[in-house]
Amino acid sequence: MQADPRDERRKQIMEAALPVFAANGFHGTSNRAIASAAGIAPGLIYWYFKNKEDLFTTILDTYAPFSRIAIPFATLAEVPPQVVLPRLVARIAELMTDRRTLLVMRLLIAETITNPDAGLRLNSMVKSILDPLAEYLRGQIARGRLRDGEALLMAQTVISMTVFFLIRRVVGQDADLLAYTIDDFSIFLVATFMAAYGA
Amino acid sequence: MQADPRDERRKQIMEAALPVFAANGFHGTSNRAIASAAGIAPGLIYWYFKNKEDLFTTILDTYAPFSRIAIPFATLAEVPPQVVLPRLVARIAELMTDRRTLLVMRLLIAETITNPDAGLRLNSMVKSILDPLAEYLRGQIARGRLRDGEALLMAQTVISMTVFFLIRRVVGQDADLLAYTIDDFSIFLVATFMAAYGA
Amino acid sequence: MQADPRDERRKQIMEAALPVFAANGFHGTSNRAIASAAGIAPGLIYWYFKNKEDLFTTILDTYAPFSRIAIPFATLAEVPPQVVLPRLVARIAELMTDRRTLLVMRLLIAETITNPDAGLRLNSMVKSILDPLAEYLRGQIARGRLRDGEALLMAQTVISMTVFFLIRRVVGQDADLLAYTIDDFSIFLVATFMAAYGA
Amino acid sequence: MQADPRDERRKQIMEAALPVFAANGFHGTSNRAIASAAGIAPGLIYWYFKNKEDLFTTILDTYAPFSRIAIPFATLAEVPPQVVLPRLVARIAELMTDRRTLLVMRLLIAETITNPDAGLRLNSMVKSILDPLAEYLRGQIARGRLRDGEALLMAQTVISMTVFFLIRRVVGQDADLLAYTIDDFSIFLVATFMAAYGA
DNA sequence: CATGAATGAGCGTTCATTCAT
DNA sequence: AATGAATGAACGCTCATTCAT
Repeated sequence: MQADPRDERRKQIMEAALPVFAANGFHGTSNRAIASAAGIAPGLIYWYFKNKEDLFTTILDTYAPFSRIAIPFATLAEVPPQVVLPRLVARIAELMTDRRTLLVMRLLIAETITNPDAGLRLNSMVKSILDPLAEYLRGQIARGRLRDGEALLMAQTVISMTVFFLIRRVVGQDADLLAYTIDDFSIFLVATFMAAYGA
Repeated sequence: MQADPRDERRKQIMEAALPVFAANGFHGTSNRAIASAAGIAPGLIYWYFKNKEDLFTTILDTYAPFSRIAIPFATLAEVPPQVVLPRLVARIAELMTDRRTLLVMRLLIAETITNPDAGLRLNSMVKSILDPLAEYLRGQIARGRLRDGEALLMAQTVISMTVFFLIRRVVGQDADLLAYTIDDFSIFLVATFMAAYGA
Repeated sequence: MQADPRDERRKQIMEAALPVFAANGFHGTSNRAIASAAGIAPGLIYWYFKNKEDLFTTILDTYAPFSRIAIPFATLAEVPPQVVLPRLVARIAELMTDRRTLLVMRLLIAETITNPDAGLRLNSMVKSILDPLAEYLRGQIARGRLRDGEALLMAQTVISMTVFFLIRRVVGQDADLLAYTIDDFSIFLVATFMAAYGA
Repeated sequence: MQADPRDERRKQIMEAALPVFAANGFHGTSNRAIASAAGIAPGLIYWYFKNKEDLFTTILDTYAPFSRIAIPFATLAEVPPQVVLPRLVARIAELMTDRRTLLVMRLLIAETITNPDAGLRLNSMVKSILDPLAEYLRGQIARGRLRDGEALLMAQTVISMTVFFLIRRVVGQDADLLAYTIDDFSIFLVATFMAAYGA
């Protein structure tokens, strides 16, 4: 039950570094800034991480919501989209209000410009929702609940609408969108989806 | 009618600096690299710009594709969505394959992380397409071509699907999406849209 | 008769540190490297030595091959140079192929540059062979085996030739000199010496 | 006639750096120390040299007395050793009283321990005297002025005696050797050499 | 005694910025 | 206007040294 003190320190540094990286990017963040945010001496970072990049990628690996996004689509094969989609929206909304997830996503998006690795991570993050969802939709088509069509593009419709809405409403606090709750949006999404792709 | 030589030089520096900034980010770009790209001595930058940051924000202010995205929706009130939407997709695709626009957008997105100002700029860019489109859709509803509904969310459906597709296909060169052409997507979008919101 | 455990540890550290210092120099050797070579924690060095420099100079003081080079010339007064000189060459060669002696000599020579003290040490080391040898040669002159002359310069002839040969052959592994064995050289030295200075 | 100002600065830095390197070795010398010795800002070193190592090797290349040691043995084929050897001694003595030559040699000797490159330089320096001298001696053997024998070892006899004497007398200021002038030594060397190897 | 985490000064190097020319 | 040498602060990182345990 006792936490490994070495892991404690690593975590402390990573949690202090994440917002600094997110605010200034990788190159814009100095080790001294990280150390000061973590309340430690700069040299100590190197006791726990090989170098600045190791700290950075470890943060991404640890906090990037890759697998955590996944909905257990496999167990939902019999559940209709009218139930699954709101659950997916709720799950993504939940993740996008998590401070750390949001910071990592910001970071990934910003770093994509300079760092091909970040781009790959971002894309694989997107795929990790998109592909299982498309697979689920193919199952629904087979079950006759949806019209035959391009499941990948259907999945993209769902994800793009959801992410776009959440970014503008939750993250951007856009005035026009604050008129809609996440439930409002969920209902709108299901209506759009079923009208467009329902059997 | 004679171009101010001072402005000529400023433009020369900005155009040379833009791709360098876009490739390496603000922190990753040195004045020496900019000067070398512009074919001038590093010191000269300071004759035309207060400092590196001034050069950077001036570039964003100058090249951000605010209004250029706009479609003349006012003159299209009688044209049905089946015609207008593909035109919109084509216009956005055109912008997103324009080298300079893409570079500035990359920078804007990356800067959004660091600089709240850039976030506002980006949102106002999105609004400058979204609002006229929503207005057009309200007109179509009034004309009985679309079912009654939340025009702003309908507009978001269009824009989010389009931008998401283009980012993943054109910018990200995602392997799965290279199977679809922009025309394929246009057809899919219109079908989705009309089935979902058509009268 | 029991070895002081404190001295045991000191010796352990010094013996581990010597080859590391010899391979990388004082500045090129980190305490971490020494500790790791000695199989102890870095902090422990400071329990046995004031600091890195103290450890270094203690090593030099302890292992410098001052007196060990000495040949018992006093007992050889009746033995002719033809016998004594090869024995001297062999002794010096033996020392210069002893790993630890060589390491210390390397360090001493290198330190001579930085530290005037080391220069004195080195000179006194040279004198400790040169002076007894000159004294022996004076005896040989008195015995009529050698022509009258400057015994000190004669002694220097012997030592300089020997050391120069051994450094270039044994230490430097110079290709040209690998053609000659130490015995070859010994014969050459005696021939040169006796032809030059023999009665 | 006008000196290139760029070369002036390079020379200034190199001349300031040489004694600092010679006193502390490569690793023991900081760029700040060099800059301060040269009276410039640390960053400026990098305007004139790629990095610290480039500065270091450029100094060695520039000041190492490789070719400058060479005596024109080719033109001296007819001149007997009795004349040539004193000239050689004088030349080496001259070099070894040159401040810069001495510093470079110190540096090379000290660096040899850590830096194989320095060892190679040192050896090639030695060879650049030894080999032409051996060649000259072979010529003298052919001319019947010297007995047949190992020319390389004869040459080593000359060089080792000379260098050993000069280091102890001129560099080390050894008390015993101050009794002898360089001319004294020259006479002793010629006598030794001709008695040992003369025809 | 012994450990190894922690410190902070200092390293080689880069780079935004200034300034004499 | 324009150059490019020069500055010096700051960077990522290493390491001698200290110290709580």
